Amino acid sequence: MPRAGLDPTAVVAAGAALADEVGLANLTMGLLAERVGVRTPSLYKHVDGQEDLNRRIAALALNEAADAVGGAVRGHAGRDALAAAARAFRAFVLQHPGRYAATIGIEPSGPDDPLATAGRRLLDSFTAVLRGYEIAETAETAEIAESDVDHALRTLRSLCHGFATLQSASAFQRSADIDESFDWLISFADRGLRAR
Amino acid sequence: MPRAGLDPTAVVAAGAALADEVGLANLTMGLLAERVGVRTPSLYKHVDGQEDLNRRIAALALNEAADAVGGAVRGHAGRDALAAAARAFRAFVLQHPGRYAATIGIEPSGPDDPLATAGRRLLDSFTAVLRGYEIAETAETAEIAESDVDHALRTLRSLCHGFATLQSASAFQRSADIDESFDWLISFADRGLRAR
DNA sequence: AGCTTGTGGCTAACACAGTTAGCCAAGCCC
DNA sequence: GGGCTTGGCTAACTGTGTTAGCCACAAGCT
Repeated sequence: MPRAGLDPTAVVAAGAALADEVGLANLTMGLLAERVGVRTPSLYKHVDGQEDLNRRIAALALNEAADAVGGAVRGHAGRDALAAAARAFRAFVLQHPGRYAATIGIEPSGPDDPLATAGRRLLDSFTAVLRGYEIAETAETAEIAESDVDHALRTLRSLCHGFATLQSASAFQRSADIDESFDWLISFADRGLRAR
Repeated sequence: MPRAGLDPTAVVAAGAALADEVGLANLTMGLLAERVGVRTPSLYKHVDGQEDLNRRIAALALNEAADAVGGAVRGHAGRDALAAAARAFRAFVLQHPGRYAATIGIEPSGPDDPLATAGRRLLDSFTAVLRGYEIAETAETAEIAESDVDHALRTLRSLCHGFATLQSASAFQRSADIDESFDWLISFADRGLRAR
């Protein structure tokens, strides 16, 4: 038996890719083993089990999403930044529905959990958007708006997460064009953040 | 063996209650059987299997949510209606996380699927909210705003679904008070729907 | 080179959830 | 009361996750 040259990173990457292809619910240890060219029990040499695999896929997804959103926002401000962030986020979820689904419903075990770190990175990317709306703290307005930032972040996140999740689950039955709806959503959010 | 007097409705109701208690992921046929006082295979006399059970729980949840939201909106308009609908929806999801989770990621098989009917009822409850914002069609403005209603509905739904789902998954790590965040969200949505 | 050792594969086996088959009694209808 | 439908049961099978324990490969030391 020649060695397959696996390591945790490779297994998690393959798992994430497979989840995107077949859906997270259909990601089975056996299927993943077959994909990486190994028998099922061998996976346990690299990963602690399905739950651990799931958490690692989720951390990968959050980091990738943070990269995508952060990169899209860079160099933009105000409504442009908002639109870029929202579009990048939605694109990521639609392109990687499986790994994004892995992020739903799991809690970081503590502040040092890679999951928590990745989540903070993604939130930071969205915080950058809020700077253009004079909600996020700048040097002089720090103490005034502090909790407003949290509220706005949660709202923005709910909006993006909800839309992307629902679309990825094909939950929009009506006839109207989905891209148009998303443009409408961006304008809606822009109005909501601006008029205060 | 005395008969347990079960029927599909009772099984589904027990399943929904159990899902709320232990989480949808931990709702097992064996656990449900134990709960209703019967051996596992007997459940199959009332329900077609786990997928069927899931769909029925989802239909129940959507109908209950539609009742809750519809009832809350009645007699209100504008921002009041929006706040009432959003609060009723969130309260429902938080009180019934398991059955609401059953609604995620499943598609109605056709327009006559009880699931589709229930989904339409819930959307109708939200459509009533939009009437107060002059987006939803009234007699005279029918053709103008038609697709705007769809966009607004999807946006509103994404917002509510996202927030409730994230909170129910304890995904909000930051310190700020969650009820305050939800109030902020309602004001945000009100601004977004009003300023056009 | 040969020996040692850790690691990453493997097979075998088990636990447990979902499901099906097939039996049998409870209760309804005449 | 006798038959039929129905809803329970046991037994058995499948598929998935997981653990135990073995063994070969490859790297490193002497």
